[in-house]
Amino acid sequence: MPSRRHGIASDLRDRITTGHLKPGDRLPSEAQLAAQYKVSTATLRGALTVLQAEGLVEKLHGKGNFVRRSLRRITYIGGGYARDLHRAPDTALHITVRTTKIRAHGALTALLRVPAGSPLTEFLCLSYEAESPHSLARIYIPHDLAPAAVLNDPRPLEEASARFAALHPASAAVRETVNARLPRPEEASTLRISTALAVLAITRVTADKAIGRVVEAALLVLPGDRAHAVFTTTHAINEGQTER
Amino acid sequence: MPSRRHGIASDLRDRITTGHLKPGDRLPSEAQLAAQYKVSTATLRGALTVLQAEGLVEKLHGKGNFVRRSLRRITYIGGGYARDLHRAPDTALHITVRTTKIRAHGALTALLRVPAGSPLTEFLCLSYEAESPHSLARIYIPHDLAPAAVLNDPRPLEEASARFAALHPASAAVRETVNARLPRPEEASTLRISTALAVLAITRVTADKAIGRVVEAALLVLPGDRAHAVFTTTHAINEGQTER
DNA sequence: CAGTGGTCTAGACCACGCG
DNA sequence: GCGTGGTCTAGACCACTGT
Repeated sequence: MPSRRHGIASDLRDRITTGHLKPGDRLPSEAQLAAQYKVSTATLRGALTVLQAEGLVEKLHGKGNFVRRSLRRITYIGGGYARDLHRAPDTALHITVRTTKIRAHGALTALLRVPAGSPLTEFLCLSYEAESPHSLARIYIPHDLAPAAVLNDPRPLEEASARFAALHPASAAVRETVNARLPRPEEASTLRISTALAVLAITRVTADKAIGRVVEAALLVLPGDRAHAVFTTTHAINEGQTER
Repeated sequence: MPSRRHGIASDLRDRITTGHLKPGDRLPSEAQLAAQYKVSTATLRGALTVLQAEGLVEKLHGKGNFVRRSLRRITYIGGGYARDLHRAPDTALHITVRTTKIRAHGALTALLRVPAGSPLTEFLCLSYEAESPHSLARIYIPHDLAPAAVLNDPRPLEEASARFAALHPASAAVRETVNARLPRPEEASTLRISTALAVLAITRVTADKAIGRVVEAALLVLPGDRAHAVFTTTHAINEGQTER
C-alpha cells in the first residue's frame, strides 16, 4: 500500500461498501480509530480526509464522522440554462440572496468586459438543503442591465437562478470554465466544509450576441465531495453545436 | 486570519504576485521557511499546499518548491471534439498509448451500456509536456467498434484523441461529467503529483444516436493545479442546443 | 461540563535528485 | 552522501456540540 493512510482508508471504505458501516452511522471517534489502527491521530485524520473527498464520509466538527447518506447530491447542469442545480427530489432547498451594488474591479472587469469602476449589481446566493449549506454563487450583472423586475422579484425563490431566467437573452453565448481548487477560508466557513476539501469552481459568463455585451458573470462554488457538473452536447451531421 | 497556514500562504502569495519571487525561482527550503515564520514544518507545508492548489507553486520531491512559470497550462475543451487538450503553443507535447484488451466490469458496464464481461479495448494514454506528465486518459471502446485502422494507426500521435477522431459518429450525443476528487495513489504517482492535490476528473461518454449505442467512454484525469475545463454553448432563439 | 474534531508543534524516519 | 520534500508520531491546545 502506498501509504499508511490509504491503507486505512481502503479498510474503512470496505467496511462501508460491504455494509458493516451503514449510511448515517457515526464512526468511532478519531482517537478510538487511531488506537485501533495503531497510528497517530494525524495519520488517521488523513485517512478520513481521503474518504471525505470521495463523498463516503461526512465530518462534523464537535459531533463526529458519519457515513454519508447519499452520494453526489448536487448536480450542476451545464449549458447556461436557468436551472442550475438539481438535487434529490425529496429534500427541500431554500436560498438566501443578498444584493449589493459594487464597482467592477480585478478579474470582474475582464469577465464582464467593462472598465474598472463600472457599477455592478452583485447577487450573493447561498442555497441550503435541510439547514446545511449546499452551494455558493456570486452573480454579477452590469447595473444598467439589471432590470427592476429582477431586483424586486417578489417570488420566494425556488432555485437560485430562476430569478435570473428573464435576463437570458434570446441569442446567448455561454462560456463555462470549471476547475478544482481549495476553498478560500471564508468559502469554507460559509459552506461549512473543511479547508482541505477541494471545491468545484465554475465560472459562467453569458453574452448577448445581439448587443455584443456580457450580461452576466456567475462564480459558483460547489463542495467537491458532493457535487459534479454535467455537460451534454449533441452533434449534428459533421458539425457541432458548441462553439469555441 | 483564519489559520496560521493561510496567513503564511497569503504572505508568500503577495511575494509572488508583487514580483519579489519570480516565475521559476526556487523558494527557500521548507525548513528555512519554517524557521523564518517560526512555525513547525507541518504548518509551513500546509501553507505551500494552499499555494500549490492555486497553481502558484510547484513542489518537486528532492529538488525544492518553485514558483510556477505559467498558470493554467492545460485546457480541456468540452463538447466531445477530437481536440481534447490545448497547451502553450511553444511547448512540445507527446503521448504514450498502451492498448489492452479487457472485459467490461464495474462502472464500465453502466457507462458503455454493455453486459458485464463484454470485450473492450482499453487505451491508456499518458501525455507529457517537456518530460513531465500532463494528463491521464483511459478510453474504453467496445471491441466490435474499434476498427483496425485505429488500433494500428501509424502516425506519431500529436494529441491524444486525434487517433480517435475517426470514431466520432456523424450524429453523436456527448455527456461529460466533471468532478473534483483526490487522485488514487497510482494516479498520483503516474502524474507525479501530490496525493493531497485534487484532480479534475472528467467522464466523457459518446453515443452514436444512429445506432443507439455508446461508442466510447473516456475517463480523464487532469492535475487540479494546472488544468481547467471550458464548455462553450450558443443558444438559438429561445431554445438551446444542449440536451439533457 | 465532557466529548468531539481542527490546528499546530517538535521532532523522527523515509524517498527522491543530484553531484 | 547530502539536501530536499513526503510521511508519520505523540502529544498540546483550541473550537464546536450537546447535556
